[in-house]
Amino acid sequence: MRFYGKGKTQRGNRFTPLTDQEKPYVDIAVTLPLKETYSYGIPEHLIPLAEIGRRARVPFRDREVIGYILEKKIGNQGDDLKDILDVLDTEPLFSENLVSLFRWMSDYYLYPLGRLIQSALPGGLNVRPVKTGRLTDNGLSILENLPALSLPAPSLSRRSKRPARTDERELLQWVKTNPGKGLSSPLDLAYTLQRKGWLIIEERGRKREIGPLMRRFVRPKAGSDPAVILDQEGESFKARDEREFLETVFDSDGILLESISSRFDNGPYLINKWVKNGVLEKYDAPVVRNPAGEILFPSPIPSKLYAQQEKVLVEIRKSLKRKAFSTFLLYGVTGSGKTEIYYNAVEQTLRLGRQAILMVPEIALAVYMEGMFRSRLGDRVAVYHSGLSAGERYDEWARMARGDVDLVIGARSALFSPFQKLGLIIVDEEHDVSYKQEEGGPRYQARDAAVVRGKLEKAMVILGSGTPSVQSFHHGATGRYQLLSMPDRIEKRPLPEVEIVDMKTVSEEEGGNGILSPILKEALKGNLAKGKQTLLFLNRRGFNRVYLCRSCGQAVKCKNCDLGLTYHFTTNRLACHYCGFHSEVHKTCPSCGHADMRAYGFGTEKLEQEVREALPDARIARMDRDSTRRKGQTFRILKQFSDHETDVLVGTQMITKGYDFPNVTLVGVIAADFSLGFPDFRAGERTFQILSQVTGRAGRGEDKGRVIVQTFNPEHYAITSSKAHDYLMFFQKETTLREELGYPPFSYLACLRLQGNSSQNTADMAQRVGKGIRGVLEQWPKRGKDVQVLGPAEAPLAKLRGKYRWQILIKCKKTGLLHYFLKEIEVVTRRMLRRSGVGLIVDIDPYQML
DNA sequence: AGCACGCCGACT
DNA sequence: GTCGGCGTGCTC
Repeated sequence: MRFYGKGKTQRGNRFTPLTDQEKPYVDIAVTLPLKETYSYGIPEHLIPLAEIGRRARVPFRDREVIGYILEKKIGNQGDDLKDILDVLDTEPLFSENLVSLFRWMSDYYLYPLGRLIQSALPGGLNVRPVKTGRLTDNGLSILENLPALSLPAPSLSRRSKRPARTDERELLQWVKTNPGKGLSSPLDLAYTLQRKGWLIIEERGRKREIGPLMRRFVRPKAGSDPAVILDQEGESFKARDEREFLETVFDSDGILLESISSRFDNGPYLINKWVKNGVLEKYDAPVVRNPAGEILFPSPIPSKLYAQQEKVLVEIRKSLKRKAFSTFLLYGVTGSGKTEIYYNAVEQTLRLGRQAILMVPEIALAVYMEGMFRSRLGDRVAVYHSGLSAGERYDEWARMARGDVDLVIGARSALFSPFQKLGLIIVDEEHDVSYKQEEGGPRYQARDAAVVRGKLEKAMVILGSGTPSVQSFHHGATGRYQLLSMPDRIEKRPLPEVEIVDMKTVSEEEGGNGILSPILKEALKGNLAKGKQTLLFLNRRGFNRVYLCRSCGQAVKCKNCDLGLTYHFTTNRLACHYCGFHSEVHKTCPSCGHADMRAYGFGTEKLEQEVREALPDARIARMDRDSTRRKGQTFRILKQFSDHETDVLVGTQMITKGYDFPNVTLVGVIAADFSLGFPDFRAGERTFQILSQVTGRAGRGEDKGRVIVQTFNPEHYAITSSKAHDYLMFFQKETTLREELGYPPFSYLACLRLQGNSSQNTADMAQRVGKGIRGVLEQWPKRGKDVQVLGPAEAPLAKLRGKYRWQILIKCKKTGLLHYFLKEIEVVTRRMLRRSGVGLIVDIDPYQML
């Protein structure tokens, strides 16, 4: 195995005499999976246009690709270079400071620079070319004469209706019968045929529509008189709400189809009926954004500042004035007034002539914050999140780039806002896992990248949370971040009392498969009788299973990782999803010896059913991903609960977010163990966060709240410390454990995921890659022992969307060393995987290793 | 990614 | 002999 150097292409190491005609040239990141940037000359007429942040069309080998101009230089190498063909934008899409961020991210997250920029910019300006084939006359005659030779039955892929790997004749036939349709990769065969002169491959730009977000509406048709219709029909409406339905539509100047449809039980039927008989009509119209509501229930924010807020603001103001980089961790329990801090910090930033980004973990929160900031700052506020259409995103981006915006509120991608004078980045709910991009594209942690951007822009960064991530609080404790605390709830409302129910002591008959304990059942009844509302939280809706001992409550754990083993149906075995360790199913508990092992599994639906049985008279609703799939359902369920049309709301994570329901006096947590048993070293952290959040939902009104937590692990520190509302206690215990086991923040992780269509092939490649990586490690002079390679192991979700998945985990105490190692093995690994049909995804600082 | 170049086995 | 398989290198 060779020791690979930096791999940088050296330029300018050759002596060339200076000429008096030094020409400008540009460095460009092309939108191909390539690490390096490339330099291009600029034809005379494009010189004024070729500026940093614009896109350019460039020749690349024998192709043409789009790239981003990252640097404009003056030099004399102009003659060696190809020239750019065109500049695509009249305004820059990003500034020089962002180039540094892009470079850092590309390097840190091992993601091709051009692709990274592409994913950071608003979609819609990415025109993806589609390859189509056209038969030549030659090809046509070949097709006629080519015998239906050599091949078995044709195997056109049924799903895509595109040729899969296929024979020449088959491909020609397909092209003939599907003129203008896109060819699927791999294109080897098509290129071979092109070389033979039978086929011509053409590229066609497929423009994605950029325009306002269009939605379907319903309105009375011109000429139909509401009074007449309503009179005529009299009381004879068949459907119960028919009159109300018609009146609603007549009263509006057109109403959103999905909203009226979901408001009435038989909405779709009524709409169709009245459209058919010509009274109503459907039409399309542009909407501002995310129409179905997502309007939450913003509680008014007091303008008066409390002492703890003043204290924090003094620090923040002082730091803002310095206009230098600094990172603050704002630790403030729910209801301590963080939003007001954000507002004041933003205001101060604007007064200093700089701009601000406010990042929030989800769209609903963005909408909430927007309302609040817009009412105070006017229209120099932009929102930026995936709820906007491509066109709206582009518009907002352009406004920011033009300098028409001072504050942007948005999700992850708002991090890339093209501000010129960025002074402040706020990351609200910084512990939220949604800041980590987990699907497709670069897998970056937006909160961490925000700190880097702050550094590059000499801006201030505020990370805010009521339950800070262990990582951030660790940085706070070690002085890397400045820690600001707001320990009190504003109105000094007491935190609710938390009772723990030890489910080990609840017999199976009483506990109904461990779903509802008698105590919780009684509490539910009592609360209903008092006319109060209840939230029941269960963090699961599906198939997962924990394998644990009913006698001592221990989940079976992996020897190497101290993490819960997961029961696998197919193999009937227990496996560790980190290191590949696996064992037979234990008949007896490894820690206490009792033969009382069971796999548990139930979700919100079963819980809902059980609550209905226990409380036959209560109005019960369920909110999880299944019940909110239809648009507007989330809003509807929350609205009904808010209006007290529902007594009990059963749900997953979704119900734990910061909604304010003053009439909720009871919160039940059904199985705190579910999040504990997750095969993830952050299981404890996540459990603590969820419990703290859901606990905060109780007793937000006049009456004191009560929280009942059911668990098989009543003594687990994540549960006891959330019962005590004691973050520090949790943090100390958690960091002690992480340090012992060598997990972040005391080490750095990277996950290499290998996935392919063939089970055997993927497994083989994973083994080979594992060997290869270990080989590299052994060659390492002395630091080899600082890096640990775990796996390859089959991924917990061993097959996902038809792909078989394996993973290799790499662990290292120093981030620099880890990256040095990763870069080295990436080269080796990609080489090994080339053309193997197995893909590689590198995930740095992984969260979900599923 | 996508393409050329170059080195090996099995066929007109 | 050559066609076409795949491992390797390269794209300003």
